[in-house]
Amino acid sequence: MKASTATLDKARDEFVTQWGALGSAWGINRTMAQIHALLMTSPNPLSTDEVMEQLAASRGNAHTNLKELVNWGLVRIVTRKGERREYFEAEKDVWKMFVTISKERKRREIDPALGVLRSCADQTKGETSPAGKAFHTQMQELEEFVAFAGKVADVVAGMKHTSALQWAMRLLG
Amino acid sequence: MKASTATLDKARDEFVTQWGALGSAWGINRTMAQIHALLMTSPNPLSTDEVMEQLAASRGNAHTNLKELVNWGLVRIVTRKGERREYFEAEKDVWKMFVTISKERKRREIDPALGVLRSCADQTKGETSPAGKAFHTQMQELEEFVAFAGKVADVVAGMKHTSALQWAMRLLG
DNA sequence: CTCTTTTTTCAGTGAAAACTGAAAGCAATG
DNA sequence: CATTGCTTTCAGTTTTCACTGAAAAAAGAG
Repeated sequence: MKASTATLDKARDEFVTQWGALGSAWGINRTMAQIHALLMTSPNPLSTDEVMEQLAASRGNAHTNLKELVNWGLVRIVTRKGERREYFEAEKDVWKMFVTISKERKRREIDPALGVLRSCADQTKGETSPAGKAFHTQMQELEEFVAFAGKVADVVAGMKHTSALQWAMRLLG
Repeated sequence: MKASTATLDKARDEFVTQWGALGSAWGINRTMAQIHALLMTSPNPLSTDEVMEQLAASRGNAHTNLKELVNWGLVRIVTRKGERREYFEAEKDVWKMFVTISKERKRREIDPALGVLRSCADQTKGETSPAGKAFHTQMQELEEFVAFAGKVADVVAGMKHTSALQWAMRLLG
């Protein structure tokens, strides 16, 4: 691997580190966010060992988080012919990334929340006391809103890059 | 406090517990999410001691998270005249909640991310190697997207409940 | 100023999550 | 079927974060 300029290395390092920190603020573990940042800015796919080396992480840690990123659909495995080793490559198109994350968060967060709210609304359908009615209404309103958020996620997920941008321009222009 | 129906208590309990669990999946600590759920479904403002009792939490824990919710703008302090003690009351309007959360997450997550991306893009403005250019472009694209997300948050924050719903209907109808 | 009630802070503890490193598993190769 | 090269798993450890409880600070009340 040829030596890159010091500035580039420094910037990339900053990106990886800070992205990791930001990831923690979301509910994402630091290593996973760092690996993602690393792959997003890598000119070529990286092997587990290269990731381990660049982040000074253990094999187990690198492996688990790489596979988790693959599960999320943000990273894919590529193999070079005649080579046994797996390499990992991140989706670099920002809009595609966004769509993938939206889908996944919907599945993991919105759908379960809807379940809870439906169940709570359901259980209190028959309440007659003011408190009971208020609770029921509150659950319904939350359910309605969360369902709406889910629909937005679906619509977004169906958008192609170009149309999405046009839509955005109309919204904000 | 008068005895409520068992069904209502059960439903409310489920809501508080599950909301706490869901909160963890977001980057929100369990107690904070639970207190929020508790206050959202409470007919009247609650004191620190009442929160402590209902969630079996320590004073420090209850206190810290109540104040954190106040910081977020999701909960306000109310005082009864002639009483020294503070009571806490959650915003119950779902749309207002959403607007508050959007604003706050923008400030805490989008703005810092923008900072990182700008810095990284800036540092690599002058890169001439293919790798350097690719990195710079990647940072720019991310920055553009995150800035867009911020604008969306601003627009949403400015919407009134009614117009927001109309907008939503047009989007999904 | 002293007593009482409530809020706030914080050092110490505990639980949960992330991480390590080594062993086990698997697939290709001769 | 033994060997090599890589992947996967997991028991044990470290790190991080939430939480406790008690002490200190603040805010009335007399």
